[in-house]
Amino acid sequence: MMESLTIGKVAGRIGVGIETIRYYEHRGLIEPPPRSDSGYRQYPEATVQRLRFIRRAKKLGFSLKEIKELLSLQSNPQTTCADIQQRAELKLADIHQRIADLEKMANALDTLVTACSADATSGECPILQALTEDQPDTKA
Amino acid sequence: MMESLTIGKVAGRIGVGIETIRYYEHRGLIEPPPRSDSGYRQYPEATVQRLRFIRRAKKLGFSLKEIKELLSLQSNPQTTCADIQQRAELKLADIHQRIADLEKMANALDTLVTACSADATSGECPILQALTEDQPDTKA
DNA sequence: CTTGACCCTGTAGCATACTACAGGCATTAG
DNA sequence: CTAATGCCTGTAGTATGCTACAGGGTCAAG
Repeated sequence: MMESLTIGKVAGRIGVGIETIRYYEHRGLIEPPPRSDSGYRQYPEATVQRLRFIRRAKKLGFSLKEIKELLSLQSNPQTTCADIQQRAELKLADIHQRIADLEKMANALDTLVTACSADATSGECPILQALTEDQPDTKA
Repeated sequence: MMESLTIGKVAGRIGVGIETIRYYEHRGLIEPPPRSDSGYRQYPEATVQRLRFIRRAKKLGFSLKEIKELLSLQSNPQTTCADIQQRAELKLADIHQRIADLEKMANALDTLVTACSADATSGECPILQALTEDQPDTKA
């Protein structure tokens, strides 16, 4: 009969590959589920919830390692909302930093692209010159 | 005597580890330099220039693979400035996309952080609730 | 009962950019 | 001369998040 949730059904429901689920188990993000007589994983609904949690947290930019921490905070009754908020704020700061770094790159690159006039040969290209010349970097 | 540039001197001048330089050679970003009788790499100044090029391009967000392409474009007299400009524009678009993705994350996370009041227990935390609940994702 | 789809374990590979050994000469400072 | 760096090769490890086998057992449909 096998009415319970096999790994394939769970994977289909969440929208990930079965290897991903096994990988999460291996990484300790989800509990090893009970097994059928033949050794098939039989997932409870709770695991589906947990997997959704993981996927959403990933979309918010958390790494698997961070998500694991989040999950252990979640299951700890001692945890306050402030604890969670703190993690989220750290991650937010991290994302803002990454944005700032990328914007620095974008600005520098944009300047070079703009300086570039189409008909010059590579020897005269301002982009290549900027990359080659001895001028000090703008201390990025 | 060994007045020429050993790998260590080059590394020190550029500010990278010697392993990085050997790695770049392995990846084909720099030419294998001539060797001393004892097998030491002896770098010409041109390699130092090239390494600077590589480092600057990296700061602009180019991958080593892309930098390799840039370098081969550079040494090809057929290359026009427009060719280079095109690469730069593609990279710029790529960076803008990454920024947009991160900003999406930041906005979502910011909403959650703001919703979070400090005194609640983890069971009541809006962040955890948002991650756990069955609500459809905002189709990120 | 057979066939195909599904599941199992364990290992290896992908992409990125290094970094760290191990084991062994070469060079140089004192 | 000796000891401490420095350099050599080649392989393997780090971090991230999967993905892809290989080789084999299990389950459900016809």
